[in-house]
Formats: sequence, structure tokens, C-alpha cells
Amino acid sequence: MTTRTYGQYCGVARALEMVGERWALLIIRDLLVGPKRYTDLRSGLPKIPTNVLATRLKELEQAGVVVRRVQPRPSGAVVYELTPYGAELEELVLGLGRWGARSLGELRPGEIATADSLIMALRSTFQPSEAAGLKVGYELRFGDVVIHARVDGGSLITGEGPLTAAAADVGANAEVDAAAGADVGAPADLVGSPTDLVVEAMAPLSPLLSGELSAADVLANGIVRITGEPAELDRFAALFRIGPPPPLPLS
Amino acid sequence: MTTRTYGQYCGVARALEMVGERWALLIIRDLLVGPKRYTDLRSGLPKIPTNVLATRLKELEQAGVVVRRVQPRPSGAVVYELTPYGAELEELVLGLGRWGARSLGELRPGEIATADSLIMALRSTFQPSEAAGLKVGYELRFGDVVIHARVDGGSLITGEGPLTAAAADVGANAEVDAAAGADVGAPADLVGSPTDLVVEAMAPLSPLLSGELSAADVLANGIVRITGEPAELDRFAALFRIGPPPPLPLS
DNA sequence: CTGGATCCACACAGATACTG
DNA sequence: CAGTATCTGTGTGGATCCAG
Repeated sequence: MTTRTYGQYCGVARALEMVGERWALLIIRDLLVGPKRYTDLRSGLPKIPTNVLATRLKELEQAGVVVRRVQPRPSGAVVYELTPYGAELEELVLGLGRWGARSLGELRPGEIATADSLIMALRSTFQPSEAAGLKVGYELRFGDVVIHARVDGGSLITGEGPLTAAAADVGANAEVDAAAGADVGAPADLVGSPTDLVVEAMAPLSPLLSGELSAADVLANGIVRITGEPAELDRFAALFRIGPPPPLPLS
Repeated sequence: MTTRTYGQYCGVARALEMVGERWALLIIRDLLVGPKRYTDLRSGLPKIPTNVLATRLKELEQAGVVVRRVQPRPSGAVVYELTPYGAELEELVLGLGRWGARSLGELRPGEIATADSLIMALRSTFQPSEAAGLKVGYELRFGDVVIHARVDGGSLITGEGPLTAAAADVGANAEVDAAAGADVGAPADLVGSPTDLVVEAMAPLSPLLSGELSAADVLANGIVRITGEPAELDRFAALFRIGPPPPLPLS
């Protein structure tokens, strides 16, 4: 913890000293989804050595990016969450994800996708302008990783787990109480909306999310299966996309 | 160069594998100012070991972020510059700088400020909305580091050196030809504008740029000296600021 | 001079085992 | 569950050296 510095009086250098160490921004990526316990972070980042995780959390806490909070009894659980200052990194992390997603090729051997990384990928490609006056829920399955997304009037609420469990999402971006171990009752009006859809991702969603493939391509290649009519996949692809809508193909 | 990976199929992870290694984003920060030679990068990053610089440049080249270009004769110089893909990191680096600048306290012992870092700090705080219909040039002196900025109709052109040498700035963000060793003639209409100002920075500009101190505070503390009337410093502080203008003090 | 390559020492990352 | 301890590599820091 010699606090290696770059020796420059510069915002970029200072930011890198705070969040530029190995694994730090991936920890922050997961915490942007919601507060997490030490074990949650470990399972979300299977390849991080535990001592590195512990060290990073201490450094991020010292930098004022993360707070370590001990839940009141009886749970007594330790929870890490972003400070307001740390949460301001959301747009940066989303932008970094958009930029890096364009270099995502094929799934490399041994590479996994986690719930949190998929949630952030959805957030990073969400197009609020396409969501005006729209109310729809999606359930995405990536192997045995399941996440859900609810679009409601221009805002997006994401979470881990199947769509029917999404009712615990309250406020901006939830899983807060879920991570804390609380068992919140489900507001009935959010469950089982008739427009709910299930998107079954058989392979990386990235080609779809990054706009490399059209919804039709993706559907034709069996990458994603969607319940309901094919037009629903077009809507999904319009909601979660990088950049402006592609020009309509003239045919 | 074992190309350490995070083992996650995720845009953020991929981005970090490309530009997340130590020093990489500082190299990119400097290249965002303009193409640079190996020696320029070394002097802009005095604390980087030369083998690390060479390794990073190769990695960034392989990742498609940087290109190594050999100038045609007679100069034959080696120049590194960002690819279009790499240049897309500009907003990210500026945002990271804004975020990190708020943790810049006092100048720490041994810490320096370079021309490129000051140029990026200016860019990151530039408020185009304040620049409408405005045409003014600034020369900022930070010890013996001198940079200049020209504001003209909502756009900002920055470069190293005093204001009178700024005429080499052509197009979006110059020093391109200067770095390439070319000796471009100066368009006469850009030199010696009557609204040119000199801002003499006696201490870190950050408290001003980050909005922590008002222009009046900064002036009173002797941090910045400006030629002309004090009102000019207010304009400077309005042009280069983080966030919306502070509410007017009622008095 | 520029544009690196080479060498060494060591701090930090990686992996695994262990503990309150 | 929430870490700490320990060991091993390798990437980094620091210096010097070298070819065009």
C-alpha cells in the first residue's frame, strides 16, 4: 500500500490513483448495480484474489469512493456501497463499457458473463428516447444467469433474477434491500404485466447490444430467442442500442 | 506481456484490458492533445520507465488505439498518434479528469504539472454555452509551463507555448504539424487579437477550474494574475468551470 | 540526439490455505 | 461470512546501455 503515485498534479492522474488499480473499476461496476457484500463481490468477480479484493475495498474506502457499512441487528451483515462521489462514476463506467464492447469479439475460452456485467451492458445501451410512453418488462437469460429489465416511461430499472422477482426493485436502481437481506413485499401492480417478455440469450448479447447485428440477424442466427412476435425483438433492439437508429434499409 | 485478462465477457473488462494498465490512460491523455514522438511522451511523463512506455505503446498499437507512424523523409521521425477509435476516448478522459480534479488538494511534494495535463484540464472545464459570440485568447503560465487557449464562437483551440505562437493551431486540435516538425506559416488574422489576455498561474489552477474558489477568491489569494481588468478573470472563470454557474450572491 | 533494449530489485498480483 | 496469511511469479520502477 505504498500508494504509488504518478507524480502529476492532474485530475486524470489523481483519478487513476484512486480507481485505476487493477480490478478497481470492475468492483465499482458491480457496486453501481447495488450495494454488495464481500461474498457477492467475490462471486461476481470469480477471478479476483481475495486479498486483492480486500485491499481494493480498503483503498476505495480511503479514497471516499466506497463505504463499508455494517447492517443493524439482527442481520449484522457487512455491506459495501458507493458514496455519492463514487456513484458519479456511473456515466464513466457506462461509457467505458460502450467503448470496450466494440472490441468484444467471440466469447474467449474460460470467459464468463455475470449478472452485473449484463445489467451494466443493458444500462449502457438504453435509449430513453425510444422508451417514451412505453411500459414493458424483459427477462434475459444468459445460460443460467438471469436478469430482468423494466422500461417505464423513459426510465429503466434493472435487477438480477427473473422478471417476477423484479418487484423488489424500488426507486432508481434497486437490489439494495435484497442485498441487505431484507425481504420486501412485492407491489402487486408491477407483477405480471401483460407486456412482459422473455429474451433468451443463447450466446453473448454483445453483437446485438453493440449494434453490430440487427435484431433480424440476431434472431436468424439463433443468438436470442424471444417470446411473442418477432416485432418485439425489434423493439428490444431499438431500446438497447449504441448510437442513433440505423437508416431504414431500402428494398 | 502475458496479456492478463479479467475473464469476463464484458465491455468494461475488455476496455480495461486495453487501456487499464498502468500509465496507459496518461499516454492517451497526452496523445489526445496531438501526435507525439517517443521523446515527447517521455518528457510529458517524466516518471514513466522507458521500458514501460515502449511496452504500453506496443500494446496500445496492437489494441488498435494507437498507430506508430514513420514520417516521410527527410524528417524520418517516429510519431505516435491515436486512431479514430482511440480518439473516441476523449470524452472519457475528460470526464475522468473532471472527477479526479475534485480530489486534487494541495500540490504534493514532487508533483508537477505538464503542458498536456493543463491543456486537458482546460478542455475538460470548457463551457461552450458561455463562449457564444466570444472571441478571446488566453495565455496561461504555470511556472515555466506555458499554454494557450483560443475561444472563438463556441469552440476551443488549445496548444502548448505562448499565445503568439498559437497560429500553428489549425482545425480541431492542433500541434499536429508542429509535432511533425513542419514549420507552418502563421495566418496573420489570428495573431495579436486585441482581446488577448495573459493569465499567470502562480499555483495550481485546479481550485479555480474545479469551481472550489470563485474568481474573486483566486484573485485575492494571488493564485492567478490576469492582465487587464478583474472582470476579465470572471469571464475566464465562467468559460472554464465545472458544472452550471453558481447562483448569484444576493447582497 | 532519437528510439528504444537490457538488466536488476522489488512491490504487487495471483493462487491457495487458513481463521475468528 | 468476511476476511487474513503465506508463498510464488510477474509487472513495475529505476538505472544504464546501445544502435541508427
